[in-house]
Amino acid sequence: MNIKDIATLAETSVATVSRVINNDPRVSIETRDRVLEIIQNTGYIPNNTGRNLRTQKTNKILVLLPTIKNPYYAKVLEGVEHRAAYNDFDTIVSITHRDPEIERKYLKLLSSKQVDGVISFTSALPDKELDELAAKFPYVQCGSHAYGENISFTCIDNIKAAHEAISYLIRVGHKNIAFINGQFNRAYEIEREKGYRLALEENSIPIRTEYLTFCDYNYSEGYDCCKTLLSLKKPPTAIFTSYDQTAAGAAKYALESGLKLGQDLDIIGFDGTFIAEMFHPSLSSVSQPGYELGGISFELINEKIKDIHSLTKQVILPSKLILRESTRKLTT
Amino acid sequence: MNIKDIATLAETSVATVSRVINNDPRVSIETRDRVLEIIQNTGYIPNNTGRNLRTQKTNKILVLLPTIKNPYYAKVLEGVEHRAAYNDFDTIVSITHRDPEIERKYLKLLSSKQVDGVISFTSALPDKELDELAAKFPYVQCGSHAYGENISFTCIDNIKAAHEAISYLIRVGHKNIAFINGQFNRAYEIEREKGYRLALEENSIPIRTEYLTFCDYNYSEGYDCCKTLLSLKKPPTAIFTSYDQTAAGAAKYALESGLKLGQDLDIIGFDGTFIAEMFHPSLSSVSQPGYELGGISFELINEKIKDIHSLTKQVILPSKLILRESTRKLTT
DNA sequence: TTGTAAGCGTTATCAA
DNA sequence: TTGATAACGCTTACAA
Repeated sequence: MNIKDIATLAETSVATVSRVINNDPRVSIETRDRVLEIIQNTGYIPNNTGRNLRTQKTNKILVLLPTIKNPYYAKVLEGVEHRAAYNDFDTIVSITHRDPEIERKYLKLLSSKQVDGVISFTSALPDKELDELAAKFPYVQCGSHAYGENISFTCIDNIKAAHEAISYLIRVGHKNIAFINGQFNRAYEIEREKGYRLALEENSIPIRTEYLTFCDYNYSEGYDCCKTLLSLKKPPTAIFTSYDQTAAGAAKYALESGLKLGQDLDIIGFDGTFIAEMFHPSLSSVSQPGYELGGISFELINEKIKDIHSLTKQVILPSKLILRESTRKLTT
Repeated sequence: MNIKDIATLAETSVATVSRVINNDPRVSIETRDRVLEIIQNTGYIPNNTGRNLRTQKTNKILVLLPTIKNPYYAKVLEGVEHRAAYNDFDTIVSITHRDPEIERKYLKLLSSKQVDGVISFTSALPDKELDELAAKFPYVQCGSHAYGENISFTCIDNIKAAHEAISYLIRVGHKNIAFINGQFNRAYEIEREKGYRLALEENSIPIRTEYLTFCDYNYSEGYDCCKTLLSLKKPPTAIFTSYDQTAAGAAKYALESGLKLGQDLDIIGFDGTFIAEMFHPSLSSVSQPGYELGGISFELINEKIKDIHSLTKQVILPSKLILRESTRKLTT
């Protein structure tokens, strides 16, 4: 069943049927109704491949996620999808598992014209490769600073966000603050470490390299990291982590060791996901405006889809430190 | 840059270039090398839309998830992707948010020939509609029983799984066992309730309707449900839930109320995700073999893609009750 | 081993 | 307002 069949049944031409399908006003009401009825009765659905080939457009965007184990992405995806749907775009999601080869495979959907644009989170590819891609195809980054002339991106100010968290810990009396960062060496991680260092320096607290640890996005690695940290000669009294799940792992180890969070040990996670809220005791966390980041990502990609030479933009949104039971209160 | 350009540059025909691209042996080594060099130099990538239109195939499967907030799906997706990649298929994921309209929109990717098949989890559409779809297009279900002549599916035996969990709770001495089920009225939920009832009946424990509660996949609803249950005149001494996240919410409320899990109250969740393991104290859970379910889903869809009239199959895999700190031990 | 040409299902141009 | 037809980029009979 194709457009030709419909044309035959409606006793008209394929051109007219196409016009009806695409709401072209240059069709008489009678013809339109006749065609629509046939379409209704036959359950005909236009073949998008044919359409895409002809129009050189797909109205689909691809969202590349490193993993779907982090619920933070759920928020962002929702933002992307809503804005995309409003603009008549379908959202397709692929998981790279942080494997550069898988990532390249999915990025071929761009170059082989099966999606109009890509929104990517923490790529595993070199900045240069991405920038070259972005020069030719609509490609934007979400949640992390991108380096390249052609890559529009939106994220929070990660330096400031980490700085705020560490400053809070210092203000409530901590001097021995450890940082469990991500281990992927992406921009957002580097910036969070900068914020960490900055806050300590501002308060003349020497930086102890044994307090700077790294681990995968994974509760059990957070658990292990915390174990290592707490068995140091001078164990930290507060831990800041780059993910809520890592914070939960660290918290679990601390609790098992008989420590009381918000008393013996303070913990602050990152992302502001349900994990931090759900944990018992609830965990403080630096919250990212995921939904908004997603929506803006779509706007950025849409601009590049309309015109690949449009201005490359950076949109920075505010983060928010949410204090819960895992950190002691500020006494005024 | 298209196949014609390459043919011109390589001083040969498009047919030959096409043969080179598709590894057709009927090309001389010299021609092949010449063409490959041009392709390399120009960075040419075949346009998949043209290819798909011609071959009437896409080598893409769509995985429809109700949400990505449940980490159980991460395991399943991994299984699907690995098997798919091995068979040269790309995996595309879309989130329905349990909205039938969104689901129908994505299912149009099937009828409009943009994907070769769909693997769906807990659809929000009527069984009949799905079965009719599955008669025409490759459509399989994962993780839940499907009703329909044409829908192959793979899942665990949900009756048995729930029965096993409840039987354990009875064996360690419980008589007042509540069940926080999902609220979507899907097959797996109905079956788990059957398993729950069966275990109680076998032990001549009367079923109290106030112990049968329902909530969304959401920790805070689990929290609220637990609150309601524990404020009953005769509060349950054990709670079984249909999701780990709901179990965590229930556990959180219990802990906040000063109850000790595995002592004052036992909790068993479902799915066997990291959430259950990560929680403090760790939560017992009925684990599903997610990775395997994913792999089998792909095999099932692949069979239907090869031949839509191939036999409709059911593949049932075993589940496993994993006991952790949230349940008391069996004293022998 | 190579090339010509038809055709996949659309949309868009042009003429009527 | 309508219709005939070229074109999108590719694969594949069929012919050479």
